[in-house]
Parts: sequence; structure tokens; C-alpha cells
Amino acid sequence: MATERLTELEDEAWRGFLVSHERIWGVIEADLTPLGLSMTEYSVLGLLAEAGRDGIRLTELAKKRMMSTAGLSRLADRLEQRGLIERCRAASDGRGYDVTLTPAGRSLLRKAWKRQYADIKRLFIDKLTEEQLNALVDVWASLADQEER
Amino acid sequence: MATERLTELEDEAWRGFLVSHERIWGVIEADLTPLGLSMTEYSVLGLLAEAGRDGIRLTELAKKRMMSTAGLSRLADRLEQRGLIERCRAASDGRGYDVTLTPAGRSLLRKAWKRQYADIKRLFIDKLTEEQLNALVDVWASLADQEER
DNA sequence: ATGGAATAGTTGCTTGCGCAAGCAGGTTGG
DNA sequence: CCAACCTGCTTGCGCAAGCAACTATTCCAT
Repeated sequence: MATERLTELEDEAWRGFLVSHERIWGVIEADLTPLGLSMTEYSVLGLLAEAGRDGIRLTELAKKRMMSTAGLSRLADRLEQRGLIERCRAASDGRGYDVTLTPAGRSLLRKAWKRQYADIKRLFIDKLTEEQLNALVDVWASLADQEER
Repeated sequence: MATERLTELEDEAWRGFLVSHERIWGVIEADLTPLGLSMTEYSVLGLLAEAGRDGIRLTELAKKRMMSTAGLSRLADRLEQRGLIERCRAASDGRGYDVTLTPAGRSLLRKAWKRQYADIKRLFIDKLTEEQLNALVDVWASLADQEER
């Protein structure tokens, strides 16, 4: 087990992954800040939109967002403060809350999406052919196989 | 310009990108913490290794790492404190520092790389065929074309 | 029923980072 | 040569996120 090394090809594939992500992420994050949203906040609003009327539990959000419940609790504080989301005691379980988007939240999410969309289109979609997109989808599927280990 | 929407294919390609990155990033980050290194710290050590004997300027590191010089200044403080790097007044410019890896830094970087390597291999390389790797390299090249705009 | 885990969420403290301001060392036009 | 400006780095302050400890509720085995 001498010095473990990636082949040239492997290295390029890996580094490209990191670099491309970082670059694109940086841009869309910057384009979101005028709306007063971080990427994290944006994606939480997105998850809430998906969750619909019934809302979703804080813990569930934390899991999907891959962050601590503590962090999410305070993130929810901020969004609630701004009137973008609402916490309602869960009917079925007096410990938890069902969190939902308010109309204001929904509206801001739409605005944010417009920007996101433009960025994603310009920085990602438009630079790739349909073949490349298909290849990517194929890659993501392979990576997700047997989820870890 | 009705509701901007991605096609199914575009959406999968994009979300897969985000999700895969987040998942893999999380794992390798977690595997690095036993060594007391964050991903940022690790990658700075990596850049220093690339820079070699002459070292590299703090500002240069900040640029490459896409972080503020302030953040990098403090990051350097921590690494210096731990004896992993050294700041030497730049000969050519009395304001700046040439930062270099110490032997301890080099050694820790090697240890860290061993873990990284195992993760990257297991979570990324080994799950993909050579064809897929080639396709990825091709994609990263397309994305980098005409850098932004 | 009831006491003991388990679970949902919040709060105190710490940490890492960015912005803006500061400082000291360069650079340049008169 | 020196005044005005610029640049490389550091410092003060604030914010977002994690860990650990805590509260309140529910679940479960007896």
C-alpha cells in the first residue's frame, strides 16, 4: 500500500466535481443574498413547498437538510420572525411542530427560484448537451447505488 | 416567461449534482475530523504542498480557496499554532508572508490524504466506470468553458 | 397505572467565517 | 523626497451552525 494515488483521469473527474460545484454554488449563493436568503434557507423553503399544506416536522427538515436540529430550530426562528413560515403544534404529537410556508414565504420562494433558475440555466444546463445531461443522471444513479459502503 | 421550469432530465441532472456532492462531502469531512482537520484546513495544507519550498502568499491562498483574506488569516493562525505551517516575511515585500508547510504539516497532510483517498475511491471512483469518468471530465470542461457568463 | 427509556424541540456556549476598519509597508506623481 | 494612494495582512464585531445539556411529551414493559 505505497502512496495511494489517483490516476490522471480519476483525479480530473474528482477535482472537477469539487471545483465545478464550488464555483457554481458561489454564484447562485451570491445571487440569492439580495433577497436576504442563504442557500440553506432557500432550500428549506423549497422543502416546505414540497411538503405542502400539511407541513413537515422540524426533525424531518433537519434530516433532509443534513443539519443539526439545533441549527434548524434557529433557522426556523429566523424564517418565522420574517413571516415566511409558521410553526403549528402537531396534532398527533404534542412535542413536535408541523412547519408550513406562509403566502409570503411562498412568494419569496418564487422570486428566489426565478434567480436560481436563470443561474442554473446559464451556468449548468445551457453549457451541456442533452447527452451530457443524460450521462450525469447516469453517474448520479451509480453514485447513489447501495447508498454508502 | 411563465413559470420557469427545468425539464425532468435537467432537474435530475442538477439535483443529482447537488445531492451527490453534499452526501460525499459530508462523509469525507466526517472522516477528517478525527485528525482535527476541516475540509478547508485540509485543502489549504494541500495547496501549500503544491506550492513547495517557496511557499505561497496568504492572499493567493485566499483566492484559490475562495475565501476572505480575513478568514484565511485566522485559519493560518490556527494552523501555525498547531505547528503545521510557518509564516515567513516575504523577502520581496515587507508586508506579505510566504506560508510554507512544516514537516509536521506535511506528515498530517499525508495521513489525511490516506483517509481521503479511501473515501474518494469507495464513494466515487469505484462506483463509476472508466467511461463515466471520461464523461464527467468532459462535463467539467464544458462547464468551465468561457468561465461564467 | 407507573416509572424508565426514547423523542421533539429549545437554549448556552463555542467556533469558523465574512465585512469593515485599521495598520504598516510599498508605489507613484509632482 | 514626500504626500497621496494602494496593498497585504490583522482585528473587532456579528452571524450561522454544531455539541451538549435541558424540558416537555410520548411510548413501553411491567
